Amino acid sequence: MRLLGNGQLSPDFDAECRGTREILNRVGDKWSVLLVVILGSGSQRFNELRRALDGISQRVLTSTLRGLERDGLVSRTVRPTNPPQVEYALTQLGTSLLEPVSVLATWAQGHRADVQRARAAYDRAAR
Amino acid sequence: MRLLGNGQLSPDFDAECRGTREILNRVGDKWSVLLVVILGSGSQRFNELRRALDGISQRVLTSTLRGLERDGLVSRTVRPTNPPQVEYALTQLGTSLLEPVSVLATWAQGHRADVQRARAAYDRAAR
DNA sequence: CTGCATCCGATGCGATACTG
DNA sequence: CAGTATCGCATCGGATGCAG
Repeated sequence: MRLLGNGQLSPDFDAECRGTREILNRVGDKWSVLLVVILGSGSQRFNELRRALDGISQRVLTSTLRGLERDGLVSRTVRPTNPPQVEYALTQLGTSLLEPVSVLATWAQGHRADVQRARAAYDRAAR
Repeated sequence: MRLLGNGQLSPDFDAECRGTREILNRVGDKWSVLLVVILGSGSQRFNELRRALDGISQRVLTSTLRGLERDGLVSRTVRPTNPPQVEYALTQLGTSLLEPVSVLATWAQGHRADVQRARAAYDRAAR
């Protein structure tokens, strides 16, 4: 995280950011992180995930899984049975994401009260 | 991060998540994290930030700052000069966010190549 | 300089219906 | 069971114009 002394961004910091952005987009979307966490406890099939997430639409679960798969975070293996069974699991890369995410989650849980208080104060003052 | 053995979410894990979600939303939006990082190197005024971010519209910069301020991550101090000067700075809470974020950023930079390779492979196979 | 108001296109997510 | 197709709505972010 290099910044120039004057607070401007250095040229290649900007380039790094574009890559980092993509990760933050994943982290920021509604279900990806939760999905990674759940898969962290073991591989699961499509409808197991659907039930575990409780509230996700099946269309979004599909596209979220596709996104994670495309990024190499989740693997998808089809077993040619009837009816078909599809197992989703974290890849090694996906597993390695578990730690940074949990650092952030820990921060969030540890400061949730602070944030809520700040919001309440802000909203009170705002009127 | 508690999961039941069967891979279901425990009841209050779900509750924690809603709080965590709000943080992840911040992290996920296009400019908040970058803004926090930049302010990490010292307080700055509105148009300094505008230039440092280079590409952000002023409408979005305003609303992003408001969001961060509301969450207690950033402080806003107006100096009654003419023309007005407004200084933005990280609060203590905002500063404490710097570390979890940099853990994630480090991961992102360290695995950017992996992700890009995975995407390329996926897209090649997809057709 | 530091905003707010307005418009507008792009994207995200949910609901529903249908399929191999 | 594990999807695809279609829709509609809400939110986000950019552009522009105006104001204290």
